[in-house]
Amino acid sequence: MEITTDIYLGDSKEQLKLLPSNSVDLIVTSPPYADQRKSTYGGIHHDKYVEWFLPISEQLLRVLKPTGMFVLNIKEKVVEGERNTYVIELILEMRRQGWLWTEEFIWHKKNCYPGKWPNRFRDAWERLLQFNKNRKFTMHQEEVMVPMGDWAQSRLKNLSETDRIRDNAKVGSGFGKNISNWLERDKAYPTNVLHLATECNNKNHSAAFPEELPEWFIKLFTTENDTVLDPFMGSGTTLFVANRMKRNSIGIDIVPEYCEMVKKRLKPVELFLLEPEAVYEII
Amino acid sequence: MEITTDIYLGDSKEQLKLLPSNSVDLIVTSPPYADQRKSTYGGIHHDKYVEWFLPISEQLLRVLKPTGMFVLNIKEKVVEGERNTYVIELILEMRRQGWLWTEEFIWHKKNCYPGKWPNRFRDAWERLLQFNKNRKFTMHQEEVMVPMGDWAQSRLKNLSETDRIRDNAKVGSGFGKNISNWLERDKAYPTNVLHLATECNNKNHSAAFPEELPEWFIKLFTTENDTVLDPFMGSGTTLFVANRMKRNSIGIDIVPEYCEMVKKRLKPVELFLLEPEAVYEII
DNA sequence: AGCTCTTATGAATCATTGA
DNA sequence: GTCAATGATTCATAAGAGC
Repeated sequence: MEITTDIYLGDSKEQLKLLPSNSVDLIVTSPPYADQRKSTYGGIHHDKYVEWFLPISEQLLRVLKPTGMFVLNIKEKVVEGERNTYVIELILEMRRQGWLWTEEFIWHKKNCYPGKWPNRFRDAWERLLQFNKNRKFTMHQEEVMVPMGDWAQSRLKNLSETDRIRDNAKVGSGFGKNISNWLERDKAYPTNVLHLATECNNKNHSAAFPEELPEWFIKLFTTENDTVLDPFMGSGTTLFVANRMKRNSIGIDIVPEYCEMVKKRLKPVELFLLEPEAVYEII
Repeated sequence: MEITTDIYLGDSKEQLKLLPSNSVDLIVTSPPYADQRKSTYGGIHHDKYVEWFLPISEQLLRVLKPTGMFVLNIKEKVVEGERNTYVIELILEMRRQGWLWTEEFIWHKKNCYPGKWPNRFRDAWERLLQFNKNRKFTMHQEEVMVPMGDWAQSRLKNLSETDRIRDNAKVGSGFGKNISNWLERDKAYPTNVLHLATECNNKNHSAAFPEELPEWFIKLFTTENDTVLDPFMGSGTTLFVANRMKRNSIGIDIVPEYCEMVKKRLKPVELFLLEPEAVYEII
């Protein structure tokens, strides 16, 4: 089956109206933060942020499949010495709109922005808000399992008598079966804290969105031939990752230069299929 | 100067009224979470949580000095497949009460509770909400600096010729000076993500509040002879740490057994002064 | 003392059973 | 029905035991 990549130039609020209802499996995006990236996006004042975002999230709710999900990467900025409340207000408003606030993942940034202030430490985390349309959705947890650490190796080597007995009693089957159960236990399920580096090498786009981030959620929440949407495409990280992972993708951006650049970079698609997969780290 | 430790038995909302206004430098507490600890605290329903907490935070605002701060350890539970919104509603309500929401630290729990569910990962973080009365407050950042880890060492070992030349050019001095500059760089300022284990060894109290948590904030926000308050004392971790660090402290708890236990354990105070300090980890 | 190995145990979440 | 109680699931730590 052919994998498609569609790029729309324009305002997300308007361009989203062109998409059919219930057609997208996963939305992953990092919208322009309040008062940030003024040169490219015009900058949304923090007092107007919720008001600005709600018409867009309304469209996102419409285009998303009932089993789909929406991952929103966002972090409130400091205004007059306080963390501003527009993000938590947005959560409350989106719930009124019909979204379910299923989970809040933490992106713990390995190499956060440097700096020093008299009454504030460096900000090393961002929110990854997971919203759903429906309580029922599918997670491919085994796709994002992480190495277990030292524990498993020593455990494996010294499989105790107690462990064998417990396992035997549970599955009620032969000994060999149990051993293989334990042997497969070299990986553990991750937690809701992601520990990833920020991307430093992307000079063309001001937002640092590492490939691992969309990759993790695409693995977790979609299968091949599903459709991934990023309504604030930027440099197109989400689209490239989706393409490499054989997911259809849709990107929207208001900046013509970004749309052109992504289109150009998408041409030699075949190359991406040969790239090694990213490695996740547990800490 | 004598260090005092006062323990009040009773409901925080009422007991706090006995304290004078503007008398506390730091409040650090971990209130009972919604629907938890029913056997000891009765359990507060998630729908009533904000309503229950606001009269207490009103008193806390009164007793806190203008330059003081309030660190609230809390995490919302899952209700019907969604993260419940009582915590973020509480933030909004406390701001209406007059609090400034200065920062949200993340406590990244090393050993989070195990378990597996079809559409949720293990919860490995909690909020540490910092509230202030005033924009002006003092942070003793150098008190909580952390060892730099491998980064500094490897940098040191592989100091390239370019680095040496550049360094020489910059400071305009001899080679030895530059090396010593690097050697002094063994500590770094922390970020707003704390990576601590949960306490497992406290048999008498169900809440896992590691000593490192209050210690970190006491170091950061107070000096000797300041006053620290924990309106939900529990097993008294905050008080013991404060005492060891020569801060006055006040604890309130509604459970008589906890008050008795803490009083008993506070008797041999001198012993605490000899204990080694906790070591923080940067990751 | 050091090292390895063993065991208990959580501020969790979900589905199911019982009142 | 609605609400409360129980069992199953699972992993990073620390304390304890053994050498």
